[in-house]
Amino acid sequence: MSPRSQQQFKEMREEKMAFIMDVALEHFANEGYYRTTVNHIARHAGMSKGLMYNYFESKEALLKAIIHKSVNEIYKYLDLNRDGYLSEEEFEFFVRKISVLIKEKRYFWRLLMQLLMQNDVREQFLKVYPESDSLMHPGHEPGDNYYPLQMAKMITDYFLRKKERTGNQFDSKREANMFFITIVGFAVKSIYSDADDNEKTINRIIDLYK
Amino acid sequence: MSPRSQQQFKEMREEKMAFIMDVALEHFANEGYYRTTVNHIARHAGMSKGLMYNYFESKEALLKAIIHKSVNEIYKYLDLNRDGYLSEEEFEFFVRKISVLIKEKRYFWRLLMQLLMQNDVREQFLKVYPESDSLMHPGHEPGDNYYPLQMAKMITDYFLRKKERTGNQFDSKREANMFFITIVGFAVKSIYSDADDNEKTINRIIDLYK
Amino acid sequence: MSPRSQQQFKEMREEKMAFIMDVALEHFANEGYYRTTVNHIARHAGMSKGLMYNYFESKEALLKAIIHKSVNEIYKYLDLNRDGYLSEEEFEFFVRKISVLIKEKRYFWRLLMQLLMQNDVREQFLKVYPESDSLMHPGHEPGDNYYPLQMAKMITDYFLRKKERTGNQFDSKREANMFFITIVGFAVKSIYSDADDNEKTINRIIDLYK
Amino acid sequence: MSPRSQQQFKEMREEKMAFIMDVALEHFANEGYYRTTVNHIARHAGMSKGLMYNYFESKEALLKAIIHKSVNEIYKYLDLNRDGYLSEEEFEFFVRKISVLIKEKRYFWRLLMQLLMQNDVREQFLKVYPESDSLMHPGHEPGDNYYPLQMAKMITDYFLRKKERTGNQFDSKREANMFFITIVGFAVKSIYSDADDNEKTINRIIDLYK
DNA sequence: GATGAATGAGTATTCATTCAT
DNA sequence: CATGAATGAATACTCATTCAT
Repeated sequence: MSPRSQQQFKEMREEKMAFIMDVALEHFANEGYYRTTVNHIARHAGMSKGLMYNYFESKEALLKAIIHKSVNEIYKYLDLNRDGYLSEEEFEFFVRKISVLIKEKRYFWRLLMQLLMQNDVREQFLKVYPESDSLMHPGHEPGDNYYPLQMAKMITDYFLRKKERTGNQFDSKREANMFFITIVGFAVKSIYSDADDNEKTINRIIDLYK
Repeated sequence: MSPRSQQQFKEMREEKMAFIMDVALEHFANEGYYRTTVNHIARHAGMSKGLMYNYFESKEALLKAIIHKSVNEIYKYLDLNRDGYLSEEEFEFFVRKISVLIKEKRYFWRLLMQLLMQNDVREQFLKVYPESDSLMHPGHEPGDNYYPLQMAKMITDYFLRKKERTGNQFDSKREANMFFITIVGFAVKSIYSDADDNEKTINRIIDLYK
Repeated sequence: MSPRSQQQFKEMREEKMAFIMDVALEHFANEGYYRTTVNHIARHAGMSKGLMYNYFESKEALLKAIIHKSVNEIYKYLDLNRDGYLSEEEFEFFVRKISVLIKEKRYFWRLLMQLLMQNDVREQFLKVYPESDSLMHPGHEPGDNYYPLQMAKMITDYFLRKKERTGNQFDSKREANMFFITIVGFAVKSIYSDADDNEKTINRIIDLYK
Repeated sequence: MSPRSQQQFKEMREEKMAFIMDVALEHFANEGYYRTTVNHIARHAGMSKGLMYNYFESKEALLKAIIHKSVNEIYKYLDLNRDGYLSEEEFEFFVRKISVLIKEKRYFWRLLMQLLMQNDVREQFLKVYPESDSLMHPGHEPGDNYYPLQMAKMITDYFLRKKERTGNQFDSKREANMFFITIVGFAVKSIYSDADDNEKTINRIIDLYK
């Protein structure tokens, strides 16, 4: 009634939504989106189906909310909205951050992998988050600043500058690409196992690409 | 007397099964196993649902047949049943083979990725193909010959020998691991796009790890 | 071509049909008509489905042929087409015959029981073999000769005459009824188990009702 | 808060389940289990297919629930958990009870007969209700008390005692058997028709075997 | 807000029957 | 005569979503 309780209601609602999303994500990741039933999520979230539909208007809306939230968290975490310039130190810092991110968002990455392997889902996803794709297709030329401060560009630029540092025989595009696939491979492996040698691997990646 | 010989029937049957498996794999990979309906597969294979069940006793049996066949083809293609020893030349050859394999079995890899991300499916898979996992968990010590001539071991051994060639500061386990994740990342990327720079990437991988 | 071979063909055909019917009856009885597939029967009869349809135009036709044949055999075996009069000796003989009949046609009785329990099947059956029902509904008055020489009547008459022999307090209708249900109960039991004491039971039945 | 209490939900659920079971039993008995479709049951119960699966997880589960419930009701009705001793008066009472039971559970007996004629179903049934079989295979020796207070034993014992009353020429095993098959025959007949002479028949049975 | 009963469109699967060879 | 490939209608079962309470 009072503005205070309105606010409180809103917060409670958001907390509950976040909780549902966490529960759902775990099941989507472990059992797959299509095999996970709404009933199952509701039961594990300790509520009825009906109530779940009070928070999310459909199973798909729930999925989208999860993706949206996770992508946002990732973007925020990576703190891309800066000058788009990576110094060598920042590069190392950036890679270590990614490593932490992969570990902490493991369920989300699992889910995302499953979904992105599917052509139509992937197309849908790229419409909403076009920049994400460029993670795997670097190679924008300098001057191409459609998503100017985005990750892909930052990385590409980093390797362009590295070329200048290192001299001619260095192929910056290829190195950016190599770096990306190494990160992807590292991610896939980490998604499963908390291997204690992940630290060593990250050090080596930095060693190779910094 | 019989209008068609047993042999003829058998051959026709096998051809048709292979055809169905191809059609199904494409749809499983593109739309996901759970979203692909048996109806859909049948229609695209130009036959009735009923007939499909003449060839495969269930949707799951079809999936398993596809996986089985693909894994076998991969194993055969990689020709692992040799001495388990990789010379430097063989290593390069091996990497190039893998690259071709990824390109040609693209649909299968897509499907496999989706499935293996799901915990229970993955456990099921590992029961049937235990050695496959070791691809991503190298690090067997010399003398550990549980899957003596398998890929993981071959690779690990290769890097052990490389250590001898290169001297102390070389961490063979870590390098085997790095090599693996690079290959995995390369695979994930290739699964999508026939980028013309895959060749360059492979050359660089050989350059780095041979 | 020649009349002789025509004849031979016909005989072979009939033998084959009888064989199929035997195989089918066994499965119908053991697994139920609806659960037994045409495929199953064909396979167990050592032939293809297609060929079975050469002999019987449908699964139902096969069932009907089996019932028809079995009923005929039973009627023939019981040799009802006589004077409709049962002496005491003939009564005993008749009961012993029934006992043998139950044992030898066990599968058929099993099948029949299953089917007759179903209302619509039963009605269908009664249209085709109206007299069979009277087995369980004796009580036709003398003079009622709708199925004059049939079993039910023979039995009823037997107990009517027995009343005359025995005196007033004997209720012939009730005794005919008692005799019938005893036979039915005996049948149900025999259908399952070849108990060695069946002989004893039959003796006792004769003892009680002769 | 909840518009309906847990208790209310539970009661409604149980009522509805009982109702579905009644409807289903009628159809299973009249048309046979395999020919009765879930759709058909649902329509006659005035609900959607989907809802039926809310109550029973499968058609087979529904069948099992029906059997379970009916068997329990029968056992309860027959009140076997007493001293296992039948006086002459109790014997008469017992037989009359059975007669009522048969009339009231007609549908169930019809269904059971159909099912038990099928070998595999019967085996399954005997695993769950082993004692039921002994109804038709009396003849346990005194001292054999595997199902000590069960019906079969009670009956057998009754006839053993009757032998003592009556003298040597009386074969107690055979008489128990005769009694059983008479009851079975009576049951089979009653299952169909409410003949008004059932009362007379029961009187005669008591007369003969008490 | 909260529940779970209820729906119905959809999905895998079965099987009698037909038919080209 | 003989085969089994092929069909399609039917059937059990699932599940996202709605709704009365």
